[in-house]
Amino acid sequence: MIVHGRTPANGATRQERKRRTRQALLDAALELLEEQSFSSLSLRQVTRAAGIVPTAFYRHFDDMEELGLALIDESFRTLREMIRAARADPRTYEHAIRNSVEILADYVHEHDTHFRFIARERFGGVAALRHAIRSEIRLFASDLATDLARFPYLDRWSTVDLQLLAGLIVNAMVAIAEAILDAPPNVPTAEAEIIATAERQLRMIVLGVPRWRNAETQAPPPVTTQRATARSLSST
Amino acid sequence: MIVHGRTPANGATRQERKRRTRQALLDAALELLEEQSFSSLSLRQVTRAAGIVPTAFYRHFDDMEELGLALIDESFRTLREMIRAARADPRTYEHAIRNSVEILADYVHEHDTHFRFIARERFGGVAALRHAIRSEIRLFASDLATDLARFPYLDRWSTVDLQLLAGLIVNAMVAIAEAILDAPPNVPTAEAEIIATAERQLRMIVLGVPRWRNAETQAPPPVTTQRATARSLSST
DNA sequence: TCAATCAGTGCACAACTGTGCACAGAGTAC
DNA sequence: GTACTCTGTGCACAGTTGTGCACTGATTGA
Repeated sequence: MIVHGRTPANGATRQERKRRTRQALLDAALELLEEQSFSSLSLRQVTRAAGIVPTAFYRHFDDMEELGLALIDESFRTLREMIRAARADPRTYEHAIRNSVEILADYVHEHDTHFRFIARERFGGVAALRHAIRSEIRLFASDLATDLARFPYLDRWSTVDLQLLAGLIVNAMVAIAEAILDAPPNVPTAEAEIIATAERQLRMIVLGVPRWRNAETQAPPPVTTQRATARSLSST
Repeated sequence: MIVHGRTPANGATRQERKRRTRQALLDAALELLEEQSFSSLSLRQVTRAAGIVPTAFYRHFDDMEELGLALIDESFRTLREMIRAARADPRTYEHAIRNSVEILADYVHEHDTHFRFIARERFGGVAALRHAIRSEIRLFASDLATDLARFPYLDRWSTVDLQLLAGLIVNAMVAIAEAILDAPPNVPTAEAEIIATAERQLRMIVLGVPRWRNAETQAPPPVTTQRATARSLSST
C-alpha cells in the first residue's frame, strides 16, 4: 500500500499518528468534562491529560472552542446512531415507548461522557457550543417527527402538530437522560425507578394523542387581554 | 431606636452596610453569570464588579461555592413567589394553562438573571450547586402535585400518579423557560410563538389525563427480558 | 539519497488567579 | 471618652493560564 519511502518505524503513517493524538485530546477533554464544565476547562489541562506539551495543541485546533465543537460533533454522532437503533422496530405505541426508553438507557450508559457533556453545555457558558447543540437537537426533533408519521392516528396529522409532539417527546427524553446521568450509582433500584417513571410519563403524553385533532377543531377560549396588557406595561 | 452612641454619619448601621455589600456581591455575580458559567467565575471578577477589594470577599462568604448556594436561595425565592401568583386562580385546565404560561413568561422576563442562572447550573460543573438545585426542583414538583389535586379527575388520583404528572409539567415548564431565555431578542414574534407552542404542548399532556386511570388498570405488556439481559451484560 | 514537511518540544513572558497578613478607621458598647 | 469590634484596604506570594518563538527529528515525496 505504501508507494514511496520506507515503512514507518512506529507502524503508523504520519497522518494516522496525528489523528490519534487529536483523538487523545478529545478523549482527555471528555473525561475531564465529567467533573467540570467546558468554560472552566483549560487548554493546559487537556494537553497534560493527553500527554503532550501545551503548544502542540495548536497543531490540531485553533482554539478550545474548536475542540468543543468537535466534541459536539462526536457526541451527536453517537446520538444519531442511537436513533437508528430505535428506528429498527416501529410497532405499537406501547412497544415503541418501552423499547425507546430501553435503548436510551443503554446508550446513556455506554456513552455517558457524551450525554453528560451535551446536557452540561446545552445551557452552559459558551455561546457557540449552546447554539451548536440547540440546532442539533432541532434536527433531532425533525427526524423524530417524520418517524412519528408512520403511526396510526399520527399519519393524518399536520407537520406542525407532529413537530409539536416530537418536541414534547424530545424534551421528555432529554429530561430522562439527564435523570439517569444524575442517578446515584450506588442505589441499583434508582435507575429502574427512573425508567419506570419515564415510561409512564411518555405513555401519559401519548394518551392525549387520539383526542388531539378533535380538541384542536373546537375554537380556543378568547384571550384574556387584561393580562397581556399587564405584561406590556411591566416590560417598559 | 438607637440606644447607645451617636447616629452613624452614613445614615446606615454597620450590619446594614454589611448586608448591602453582600447584596452587591450577589448582584455583581448574577450579572456576570449572564455570559459565563459559575465554574469559570472568579472571586476577583466578582469583587471587582462589586467595587471591593478581593480579600474583603471573605468577610461575607467562606468560598465561591457558598456564594453560589446563596444565589440559588435567592433565585428559588422568586420562583416560589411565582408559584404563589399562579396559584391565585385555579380554574379550568384551559385557563390554568394559559395563565400559568403567561405568569411564567412574565417572571422569566422580570427575573431573567435568576432563571438563566438556574438553567445554566442545573447540570453545570459544580456538584454542590447541581444538587441544591435538584432538591429545590423536587420540592417544587411536590407543591405542584398538591395543587393539581384540586382539579376534576385529578382529585381522585393517587399521590404517585399526581407526582408523575407534576414531574411532566415541571419538565415542560423548565423547557419553556429555557426556550424563552434563548429566544432571539430582536425577533418579537419568536417569543409569542414559543408561548403558543408551550400552551399547545401542555394541552396535549393534559388531554391524556382523563384516560389515564383506565389505561393503568389494564395490565401492561410483559417485559421483553432479552433486552434487559443484554443491558445487564453490557454493564458488567 | 536528500531536501522539505510538520507533529511535538522547551523556554519565555505577561496576565490572572486564590489567599495570608498587617493595618486603617468607622461603628459600637460601656 | 475610651477601648473594643469588624468591614474593607494594600501588599505579597506562589501557582496557573494562553500563547509566541526557535528548535528537533522522524516521516515524506521526488
